[in-house]
Amino acid sequence: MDSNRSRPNRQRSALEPQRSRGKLRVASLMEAAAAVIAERGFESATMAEIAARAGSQIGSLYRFFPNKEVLADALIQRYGELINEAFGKIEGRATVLSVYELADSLVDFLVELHGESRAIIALMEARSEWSIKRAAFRNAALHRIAQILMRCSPLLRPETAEAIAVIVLHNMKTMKALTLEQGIATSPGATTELREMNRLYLASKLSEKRP
Amino acid sequence: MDSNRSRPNRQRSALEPQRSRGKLRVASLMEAAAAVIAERGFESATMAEIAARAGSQIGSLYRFFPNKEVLADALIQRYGELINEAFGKIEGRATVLSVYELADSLVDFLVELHGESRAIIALMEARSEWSIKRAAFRNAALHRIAQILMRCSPLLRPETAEAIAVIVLHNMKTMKALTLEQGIATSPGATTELREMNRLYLASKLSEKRP
Amino acid sequence: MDSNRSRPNRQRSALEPQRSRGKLRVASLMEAAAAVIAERGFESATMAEIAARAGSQIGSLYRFFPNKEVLADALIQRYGELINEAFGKIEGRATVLSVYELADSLVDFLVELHGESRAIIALMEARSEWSIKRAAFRNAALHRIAQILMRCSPLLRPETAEAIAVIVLHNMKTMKALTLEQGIATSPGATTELREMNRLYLASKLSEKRP
Amino acid sequence: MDSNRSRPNRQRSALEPQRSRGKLRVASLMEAAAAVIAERGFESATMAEIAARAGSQIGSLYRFFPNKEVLADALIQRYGELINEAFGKIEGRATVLSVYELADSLVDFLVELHGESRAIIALMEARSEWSIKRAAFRNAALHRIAQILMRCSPLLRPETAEAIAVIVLHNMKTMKALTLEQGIATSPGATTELREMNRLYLASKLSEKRP
DNA sequence: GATGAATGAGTGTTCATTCAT
DNA sequence: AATGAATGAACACTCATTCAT
Repeated sequence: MDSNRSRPNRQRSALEPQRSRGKLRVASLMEAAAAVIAERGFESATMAEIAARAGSQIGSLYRFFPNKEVLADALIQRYGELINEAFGKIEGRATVLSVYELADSLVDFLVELHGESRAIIALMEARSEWSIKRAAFRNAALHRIAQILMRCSPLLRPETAEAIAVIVLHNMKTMKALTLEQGIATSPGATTELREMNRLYLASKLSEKRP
Repeated sequence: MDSNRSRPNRQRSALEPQRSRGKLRVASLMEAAAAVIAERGFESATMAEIAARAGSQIGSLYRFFPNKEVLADALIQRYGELINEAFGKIEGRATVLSVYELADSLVDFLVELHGESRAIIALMEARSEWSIKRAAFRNAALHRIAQILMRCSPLLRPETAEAIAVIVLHNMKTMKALTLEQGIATSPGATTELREMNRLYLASKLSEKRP
Repeated sequence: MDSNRSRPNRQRSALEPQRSRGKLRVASLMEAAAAVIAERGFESATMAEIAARAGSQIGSLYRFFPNKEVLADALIQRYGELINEAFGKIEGRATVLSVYELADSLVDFLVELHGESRAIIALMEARSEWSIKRAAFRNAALHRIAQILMRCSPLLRPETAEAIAVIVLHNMKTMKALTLEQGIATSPGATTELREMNRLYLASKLSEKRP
Repeated sequence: MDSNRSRPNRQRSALEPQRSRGKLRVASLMEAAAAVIAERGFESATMAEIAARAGSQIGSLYRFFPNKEVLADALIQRYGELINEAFGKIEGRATVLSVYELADSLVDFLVELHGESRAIIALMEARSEWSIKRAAFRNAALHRIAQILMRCSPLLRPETAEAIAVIVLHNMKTMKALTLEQGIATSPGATTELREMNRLYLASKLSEKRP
């Protein structure tokens, strides 16, 4: 069954707190949410644990985030902003980077974004029917990647760029997953291999179209 | 009634049905489980829904699978057997296939395996601490892939083969995911791109070492 | 939804209610628990019936007592406090009472303690492996009794006092049981007989050692 | 709730098996039942475990004992016969035993009856509303004890004898309980003390009335 | 606005009992 | 007669969400 166990409040947006007290609280709430979701996954994360880890009470949590879904959306949105910035930096340097450097920047992108990235992956893995925002997030990321690719290699057709972006995004996630489970099970050379594959691939797609 | 109510039955394996009636039921139960888990993910899949979808009663489900974990393990094991067979076929032809053909056989591997594959992916995505069997499954797949690679390119060092296998397995999963969400969101060229990346990568890793 | 569903909350102590509303509820919950357990025994008592009898919802019960075991422990602990007080009174008068009076005070001890005593006996009869608190309760009672005996008869060796205490405690429980089933089956003279046996026994153990 | 979970078969008596095969099976079933009930208590003992421990199938168990209650009754009845015999022996020697010897014979009675005695105690401790047979068993034991006492001390009034019997029966159970938990928690001198109390008591009740 | 108590449907699991083969 | 599969109500426990203070 899905998570809307009972009497869900369908009001869609997180309350904007007016005072800095409230802003602090919201920040610690979101941090806690990210941590708990990263540890347990979206479904297993409980609102009670999130509140407790933030040193708040369940009532406070619900004051700012009227339900779990909204909380997830807020997390995604915040992360989206971070990601946008980070993509912006890469995009700015797209023309001065070698193809290999660009490939590496992309594949290490999620890894270098510390903080809540694990939570976001957990969120994106959760059943995607749940939130349109999740799909939007994915599409935004895809677009940014495509744009970077096209800036690097202007002759690329947009549809091709999108298709490549899908692959690159997958590689990014794989790299993140690999570094998360590092030392546990995976052979240590895997990240090197992934980086190599990604370089090879992007080189073949971008170099030829480069001016 | 008694306090054992709360200790789940830790008996570790699924009951082998003794009668044809039971065998049929077990089959339909596993099919239903695969369907429900594929739809909702492991955690959201409820035992009640699985039983209902199999046209059984909850008690019947628990007769054969003493808990949800065992049910998941059984699914994984059965799928593991299918996969083993299929890997066997590829391995047999490893020396006669071109590198590109081999690369394509591998990326398309999961896609061509119909049946419960989606459920199995959902299962593997579920927190992996949960079951040793899950890790074992992954390792087995990794080994098979590494062996195929080494058969194709005998000079490959085993550790390198394992590292490549990790990447190839990820590509296989990505391909499966791509075909599952086909038409929903992803640009249609993505599968072509993935196939291309995989070819490029394996060609670079295998060709040079080929006798 | 998540697999944690089946692992019971192992948090070991009852929540202390913070508001007067909660305190009232906890009191009525414990009262109801005592009643239901007294009627049906620990295992047959259901959390649902306890909640219902307290006019609460199952969720409220679990808010304060995270599992059945903790509820039982809380009952035992509360009763333990009552018992401690009562033992204190007897101990204070141990030196001024005649042996017969002391003997009678002890056998009638549990009988005179009304309230949840029946539930507590049911609890103590439940498999004792279940809770260390249960064993601790028993040992505490034994110690108190032994101390009373030694105060009354200072030359008694501690080990002997402990051994006598075991017997006296059994007599106390027997008396309680006898009065509970009074009129149902037992011959009415039994309580008189028990009192007599207990007097005889304690007189023989204590008198000779009296200063 | 009580144990009649669903569609109980109210037919009251255990089927008498005609062939020795059947008798053997019934015997092993009862033995298994006694063992499991002794270990877990009546409520926690499951019909499935009983069948399994007897090397039978649940269906076989239900063939001979149409429900759990009947099984318990059969156990009690069989034990009643054993007890009757044993009481008979004591009764036969009542006039030649010293009072102390008689007291010891009685208090050690249950202890010396090995086998299922623990199961029977578990059964008798189970809520007594459940079976009239259980009350009957208790009354029979009480009667036998009273008779022994009266044979030993013929001037005893029957009502007094019954009242004493109640006490003696409790002592018997206490002794059994003490030996069962021996070494676990109880001070080792307790059994000696119990024996002494019982002697003292019976000596005072019987000696004076002896011819 | 913060707190924490209340709600109750839902979840995994058990087990006495029945019944078809 | 024996086997083992089927039934389903009951149980302990969880958690998103609401609400009174």
